[in-house]
Amino acid sequence: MTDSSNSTVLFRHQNVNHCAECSLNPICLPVAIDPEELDRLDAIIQRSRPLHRGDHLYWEETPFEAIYAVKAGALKAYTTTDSGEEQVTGFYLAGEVVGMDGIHTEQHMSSAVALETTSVCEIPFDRLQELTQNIPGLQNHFFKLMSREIQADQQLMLLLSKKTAESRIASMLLSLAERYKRRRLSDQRFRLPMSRSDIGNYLGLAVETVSRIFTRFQNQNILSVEGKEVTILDRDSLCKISVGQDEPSCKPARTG
Amino acid sequence: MTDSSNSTVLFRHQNVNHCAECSLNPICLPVAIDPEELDRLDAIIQRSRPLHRGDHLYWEETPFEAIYAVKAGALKAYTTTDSGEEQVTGFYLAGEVVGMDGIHTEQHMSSAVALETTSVCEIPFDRLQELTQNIPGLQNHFFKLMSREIQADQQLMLLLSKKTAESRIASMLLSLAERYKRRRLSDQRFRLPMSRSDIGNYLGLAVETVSRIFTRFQNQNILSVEGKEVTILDRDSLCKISVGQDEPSCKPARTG
DNA sequence: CGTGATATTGATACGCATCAAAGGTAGTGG
DNA sequence: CCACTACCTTTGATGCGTATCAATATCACG
Repeated sequence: MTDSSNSTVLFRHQNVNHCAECSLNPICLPVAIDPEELDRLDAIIQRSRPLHRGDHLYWEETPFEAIYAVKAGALKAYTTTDSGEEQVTGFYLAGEVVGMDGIHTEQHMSSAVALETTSVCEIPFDRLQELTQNIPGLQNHFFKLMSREIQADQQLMLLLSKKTAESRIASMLLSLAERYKRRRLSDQRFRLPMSRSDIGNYLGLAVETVSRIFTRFQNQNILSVEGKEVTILDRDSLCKISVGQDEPSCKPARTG
Repeated sequence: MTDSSNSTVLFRHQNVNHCAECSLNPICLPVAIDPEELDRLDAIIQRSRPLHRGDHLYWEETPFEAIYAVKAGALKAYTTTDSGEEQVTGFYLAGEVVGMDGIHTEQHMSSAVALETTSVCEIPFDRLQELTQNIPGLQNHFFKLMSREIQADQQLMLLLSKKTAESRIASMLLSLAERYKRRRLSDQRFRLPMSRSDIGNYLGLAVETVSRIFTRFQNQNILSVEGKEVTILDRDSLCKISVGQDEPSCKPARTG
């Protein structure tokens, strides 16, 4: 859990870091919402001190109380399978919202851990619900957020159920590129916040396979990889590999 | 699309098939909702004549207008991949709600087709939104529905990303059993509404593999299979196979 | 600067896809 | 009602892709 005890109050009184001034506003809140309503939303959001790499935002099977908007950094969500191994279910970058799988059981179905120094806005769910009840655009926004999560998951299922190791990794890289682009960062050169082992776990591949394919892509001049820094040199090839064919042109992954 | 032209009116005036009397009510609407509110929900629901096997409820890339509660029968959701193949993303049985992945793009991200004679309640989304705005319990219910979908998808991702063919099929059978149980039907003996090929597509396996594993399970006296009729003879073994180990006891899949 | 985690690379084994063919089932029309 | 066809299911033989095991190289952190 995040230790929000006193830092929260600090932030509130400084009058900084509010939704109205947040640079992620257009990503996290693309809603026509009038200033007074924004203030009301803003008022319920808790801001805590940043999490460090390895700190948990929440743990599996603890009571669900809030959802979280990632302000900076990156999180990894994972569950522990019955057989005891960790299974990565998703990565959440700045501008994305995490924790929505806990709503229906009122209990988190996964744990979320910081992959690097990460700060989040905590949005208490009961208070959010009161608010969405009165602000139509906001209710719709959260319906859409959840819908997008559903769609992203189904996209990934699609990826996992059919494709080869190469196309899985290609797809994941394209998805990350797209998400960085949304934040107006480079979609050609970026840093992977997660380890090779996390990637493998997430995509259902052995670490060794991930590594091999990174070098293979490098030899084919599709990527340039330096540790966690990745540069996409040949986006077209990556697209072709990700769809498993070479005829159709590649649509941007995970748009919207 | 379903041809709802006149049958809708018919149903409405007959005062039958309404939510209040629907046997799926406790599954599809487990909400404390007062009778007057229920009437208002009821009033927006369209009821159309049943779909036959192969009829589509909606098509990918058509405008999203409604979500659907399955009253009877079963649906298959699928997308067409960039390379042109069908990819099954889910099965929806009676008491389940389908179509929620279209909310955020306002366009269906998958097609839904009847696997057998199927009837659904159509719930126009714009009118539902007005309603949820005023009925707190209902908004929460739909948040929960969507959250469950997210969790179910993540459960499946988990399954697809790690496990062997045997454990995938075991997991799927347990999931189906659980869902039949929810409807107070037998969780030991049931009919698979989908073909082997659908199962394989869904689980990322070749048809032949699905078939082989069904016979393997039969030889091990774990299942009895007669075409689409399946009897689970040894649930414990199935659980052990689904988690990939033999120590831990098996928790029911997809509860809640 | 050392120590454990992380990443790469190679050799081998195995699970599942694929190809091929035969049996079974359901729906159609004469 | 039966015959016919098209699809679905099962079973067998073979090959490929990726996991696994093993060893070394590199990185991160105290």
